[in-house]
Amino acid sequence: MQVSCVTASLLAIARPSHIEPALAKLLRRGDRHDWSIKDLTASLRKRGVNADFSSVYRALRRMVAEGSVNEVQLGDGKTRFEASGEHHEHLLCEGCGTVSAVSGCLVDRAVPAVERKTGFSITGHHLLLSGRCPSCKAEA
Amino acid sequence: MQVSCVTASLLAIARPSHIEPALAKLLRRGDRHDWSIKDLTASLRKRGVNADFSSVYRALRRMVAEGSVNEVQLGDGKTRFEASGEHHEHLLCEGCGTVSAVSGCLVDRAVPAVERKTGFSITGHHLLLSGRCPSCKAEA
DNA sequence: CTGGATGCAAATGTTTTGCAGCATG
DNA sequence: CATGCTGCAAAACATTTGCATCCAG
Repeated sequence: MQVSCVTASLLAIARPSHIEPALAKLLRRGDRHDWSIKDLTASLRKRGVNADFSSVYRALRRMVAEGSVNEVQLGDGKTRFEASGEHHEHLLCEGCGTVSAVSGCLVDRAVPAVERKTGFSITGHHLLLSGRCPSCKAEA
Repeated sequence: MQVSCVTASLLAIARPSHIEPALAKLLRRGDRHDWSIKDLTASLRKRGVNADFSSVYRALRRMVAEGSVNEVQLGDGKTRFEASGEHHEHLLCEGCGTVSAVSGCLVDRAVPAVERKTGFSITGHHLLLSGRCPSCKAEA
C-alpha cells in the first residue's frame, strides 16, 4: 500500500492537473474562508481557466486528502473550502454572512481535560462562532 | 407583527400536531445527539405514530424555531437534531461514528477576548470535537 | 501506448415546496 | 367553517459517479 502510493506519486503523473495550481493560487490569497465549489469554478473561469464543476470537485478532494486544503462547514447545506495554514477558528456574522478568522486555538487548552474525562483521544475540532459583526451591530 | 404573532399563537390552533409531542418524547430521552430526519421518522413509525418525512421535517422546523430542539451538524451532508437543554459540546468518534456529549462549555471563557479583538457580539457557537473513543483506541 | 485528469451527463441523496384533504377548535 | 397539520408528489439543490476523451510522460 505504502509502496504503491510512493510508486504512484513518483511515476504515475501522466497528465498533471492545471486546475489544482489555479485553485491553490486562489485559495492562498487567504482573503476568504468560505469558498464554495461553485464560487471557485466561477472564479477560475473568470480568470480564463477552463474548469468544470466536477473537475474542481475532484481537484478539491485530492487537495483535502493531501492536506493543503481544509473543508469549512458553516451550517448551510454546502461544504466550503479554504487553504490550510495556521490554525484559526471561524466567526460568522448572522447579519451579513461574512466569515472572519480568529487566529489561534480556542479549544486546545480544554482538550486534555476532555480527554481525561471521556477517554477519547481528541484529534481535531470544528468550531464556528456566530454573532454580529461591528457594522451589523451598528445598524441595530 | 408582534400583535399578530400573539393573536396567532392564542387563537389559530386549528389542528394540533400529534407528531410534535411524539418527537419531543423521543428527543427528550437524551440518549442521542445525532437524530436525522429519517431516523426520527422511522422511529416514530416503529412506535405506531404515523408520520411522513415532510411532516417530521416541518415539525422539527417549528420546534427549532421555538427553541425546544437544536440542529446538530456533524459534517456529513445531513442536519441532525437533539433536544435542547443544558449546553454541551459534541464529540464524534472517527472510528465508530458515535456522538457523545461533553457537558459544559469549552468556549465561553474565550468569548470576551474574541469580542474585544474582533468587535463582534458573539451570540453562539457550534463546536465539534473529533477523535477516537476508548474502544476504537483499543482496536488500534 | 499508458494512466490519470477532464468535461459532460446522469445518478444519488437531502432539503424544500405545492397542493388537496382533513381534523379540530 | 376556517386554520394549519398532514401525506404525497414533485421541485430544488448539492454531491457523487460513469464514461468517453484527451494529453503529458
